[in-house]
Amino acid sequence: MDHQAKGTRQGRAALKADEAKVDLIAVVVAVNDSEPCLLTIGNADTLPSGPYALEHRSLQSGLRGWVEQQTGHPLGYIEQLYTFADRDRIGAERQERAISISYLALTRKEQATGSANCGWRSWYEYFPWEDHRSGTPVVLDILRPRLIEWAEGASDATTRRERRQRAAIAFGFDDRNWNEELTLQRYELLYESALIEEAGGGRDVAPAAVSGKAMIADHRRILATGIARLRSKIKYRPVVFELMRPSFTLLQLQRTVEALAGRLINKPNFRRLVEQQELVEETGETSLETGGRPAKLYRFRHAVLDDRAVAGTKLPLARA
Amino acid sequence: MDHQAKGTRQGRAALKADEAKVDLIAVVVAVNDSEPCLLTIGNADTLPSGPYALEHRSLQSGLRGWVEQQTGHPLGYIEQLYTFADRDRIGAERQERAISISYLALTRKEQATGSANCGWRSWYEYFPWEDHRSGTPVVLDILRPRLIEWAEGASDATTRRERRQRAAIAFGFDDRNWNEELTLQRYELLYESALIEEAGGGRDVAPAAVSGKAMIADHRRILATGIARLRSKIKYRPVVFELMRPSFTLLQLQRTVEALAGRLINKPNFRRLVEQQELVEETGETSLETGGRPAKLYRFRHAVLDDRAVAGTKLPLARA
DNA sequence: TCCGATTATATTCGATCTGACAATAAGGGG
DNA sequence: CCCCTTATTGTCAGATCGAATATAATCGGA
Repeated sequence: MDHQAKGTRQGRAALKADEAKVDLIAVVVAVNDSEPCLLTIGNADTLPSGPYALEHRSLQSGLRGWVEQQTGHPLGYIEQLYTFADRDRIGAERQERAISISYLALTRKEQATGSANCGWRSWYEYFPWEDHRSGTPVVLDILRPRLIEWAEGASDATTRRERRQRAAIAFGFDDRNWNEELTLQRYELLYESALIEEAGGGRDVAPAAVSGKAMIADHRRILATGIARLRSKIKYRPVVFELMRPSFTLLQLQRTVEALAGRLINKPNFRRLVEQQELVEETGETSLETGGRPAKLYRFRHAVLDDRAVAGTKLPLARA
Repeated sequence: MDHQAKGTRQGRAALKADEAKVDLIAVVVAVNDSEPCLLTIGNADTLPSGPYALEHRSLQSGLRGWVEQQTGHPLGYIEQLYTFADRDRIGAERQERAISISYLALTRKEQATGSANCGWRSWYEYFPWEDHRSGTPVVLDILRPRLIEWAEGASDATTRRERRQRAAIAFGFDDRNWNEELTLQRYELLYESALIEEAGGGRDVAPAAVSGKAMIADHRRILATGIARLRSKIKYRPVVFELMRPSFTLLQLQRTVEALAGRLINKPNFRRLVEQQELVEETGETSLETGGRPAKLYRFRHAVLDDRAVAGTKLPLARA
C-alpha cells in the first residue's frame, strides 16, 4: 500500500521503528475415533508457530513450513483465522512490536512422517464445557453458579443485567438453547470472570477438570477462535472431508461432524441432507466392522468444487 | 508467542531481518439514498490506510486514527477482514517485507467533521456487475461471452471444465441462481481472465463502464472482500443499524439492505422477519416524506446485544 | 368533497424444509 | 431359528419462506 502521508510526516528513522515481528501460528485439527484432536508441540500446551521469515514465499507457505518442521505433519486445508497484536510484550526488548497471524488447518493423524516433539490432545481437554454429545456436561453445573455470582458482583445494575444476559446467551441458561458456535464468547466470559487459569493470578480458579487445561500465552484463546470457526464452517462448506479417510461410512462421517460440533445429530436427517446434496458417492464396497448390518462405503465427490466455488452446502445440526 | 526454536536456530541478526512493515487499511462503508458508498482518499481510487506505529495502542485504534486523520470520519463498527503479505515489493528497499491488515468499517456519511482530502463513491462504480436491483445488469451480457471464451481457451479439457463450472457458479450461468455473496470469487475470476485493468497489461481490457473502475494496487480486491463479508454478515447479525440514522422507516431499512445485497427483497416478508425478531421498536412518530400513507418510524432496540453476543438474527434475502 | 394515485400495513396460501419418529433390511452370535 | 445390533428407507407434523392479495391512510387535483 502506498502511504504518501507517512513519507512526509516521519523521517526514515521513525519509519524503521514501525516495523514489527510477525509470527505465524497454527490450530491444526484432526479427528480420531470420534474425538477432535489438536496438534501441540513440546511438553507444554503450545500451538505450532514460528516467525514469518525472508525465505518464505507467502504467509501460508511459511506456516506450512513451520508446522511440518516442528511436527512432521504436512497440512492440507488451511484458512486464516485472525491477526492480532501482542500486547504486554514491551520490556523484553524495548518498544518491540509483535503481530501474530493465526490459521486453522485440517489434517488426518496418520499423515505424520517423522516422530518429532509433538502430540495430539482432544480439544475438549481444554474446553470441557464444550462437549454436549452425552448431554449437558457436569462442569456446567459448577460454572453456572460462579458465572451468575460474577454477574451479580458488578457495581451498577446495567452491568449486572448485561453480564447476566451475555452469560445466558453464551451458555444457554434460562432454558435458552445451547449454541455450539459461541465457543469464543464462552471463553471470553470465563476469562473476564477469572474462572480460568490464564485470566487471573490463580486465586479463585476452578480445578483443571472444570476449567480445562490452560495453554501457553493466549493459545487457548486462539484455539477457541478456531473451534468456533470450524463449527460454523462445517454447516455450509464441505470441509469435513479433509478430516476423513478416502472412504468412509455415513455413520463415521456423522460421528466426525458430531465430534466437531460437540452435539449429536439425528441420523436419518443427516443421511438425507448429505445424500440430497450429492456430496458423496458409493464406492461399491461395504464395511463389516460395525457389528450389525454392513455399512456402505462412500467417498467424497470431487466434482464438488472446493471451498472457493461451492456455495450452499449444509449439514443438519439440530438447533433445539 | 514463544519461539524457543528460533532462538537456537538463528542469531540475533537473522532475527532482525524477520521484521516487517505492517499496514492498516480500511474499507469504510456508508449507505446514502439507497446507494452503498465507499470512502476513498486523494484524487485516485485509494482506500484509507497507514502504518501500524508505535504510538498506537492496538491495531483497531491505529486504524481509527489513520482514517480519522485522513478523512475526518470517526468510525463506529469495525471488523477485521484479512491479512496478507504484499509480494512484488522487493526492489524498492531490498528484502523488505510488508504485511497489510485490512478492516471493514461502517459509518454514516453525515458524521464527517473536517473536509479533508477524501470522497464517497458508490461501490458499484467498481463492481458494475454486482448490482442486480434493476434486474441482471447489462454488463453481464458483455462479460459472459468473454468469460466463456476464457474458459474454452484453456489447454486441457479438465481445466476447461473447471473454469466453466467456476464461472457458472459465480455468475449464475446456465439458469443457476445469482449468489450475491460470491463477490470475491467473481472478482478473482475476472482477474484471472484478465478482463479487468489491474490484471493484465491493459491489452484486452473491457471499457471501465463494463469492467468497473480500477483502484490502486490491490485495493479493489480488498473492497471485494469487504463487500462479500458485509453481504454475508447482514443475514445473521444486526449490523445494518450501524448504517442507519437513529430513527427510520421500515422501507428505508429495507432499501439499505437491498443496496448492500445488490438485490431486491419482498416487502411483506422483510417486515415480517424484522418484526418477529424484535430488532426494532416504534418511536411513536411517523414520516410524511413518503408521498403516500405516512410510515411509522422505528429505532433499533439496543436491548439486542451487539455482535459478540447476539446469534441467530436473520434477514430475508430471496435465494431464487 | 370525492376520487384515484401512492405508499404503508396486515393477512393468507402453498411449497419447501426440518426435526422427530417409526419401519424395514441385513449381518453376527447363541 | 431367534435375538441383538446396526444400516437404510419412509412417514408426518410443525416451522419457515416466498409470493400474492387485501386493507388503511395520506395527498393532490377534479
